[in-house]
Amino acid sequence: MNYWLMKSEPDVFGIDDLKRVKKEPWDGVRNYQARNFMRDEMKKGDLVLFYHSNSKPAGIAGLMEISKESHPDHTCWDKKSKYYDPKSTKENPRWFMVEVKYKKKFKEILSLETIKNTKALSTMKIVQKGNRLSITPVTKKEFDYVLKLAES
DNA sequence: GCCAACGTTGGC
DNA sequence: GCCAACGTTGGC
Repeated sequence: MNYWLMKSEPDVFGIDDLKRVKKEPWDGVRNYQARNFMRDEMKKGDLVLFYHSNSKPAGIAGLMEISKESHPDHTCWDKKSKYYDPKSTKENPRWFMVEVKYKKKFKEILSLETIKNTKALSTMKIVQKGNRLSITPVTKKEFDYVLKLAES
């Protein structure tokens, strides 16, 4: 089992939205590294930290689970979508997505500031300089510590 | 809204 | 394959 962190802007789609709809396809990822994680490494049942970016405060807002493994992201074939990509064909899809399922909303956001100030979490990709990747792997150690902090 | 730090594109 | 120009991300 693997652990992950996925970013989203709560103004667009946040933990409360996920709680309401229960399940959501994680479409619109247009970065090759992030795509590869979804396509090649994410397995059903993997647990995912839901990170709110561009918000106050920015930080980890809750927990979700991979409910469906990777399949082509259909929004790249939709000319009206802002994620439309003419170079992606049905025969050779370029972009993939997974589906996530709501698990839990933390009582309080575990803020980026707290994460930065927590030594045990200093290895997280999210606090490393220059990492803007919207999907990053998380170690079990980091994951357990995040849950512990969020529950306390 | 600013801007640093990236990633992507495309001409050569 | 290089790299300038451009676009995006995301904290502040």
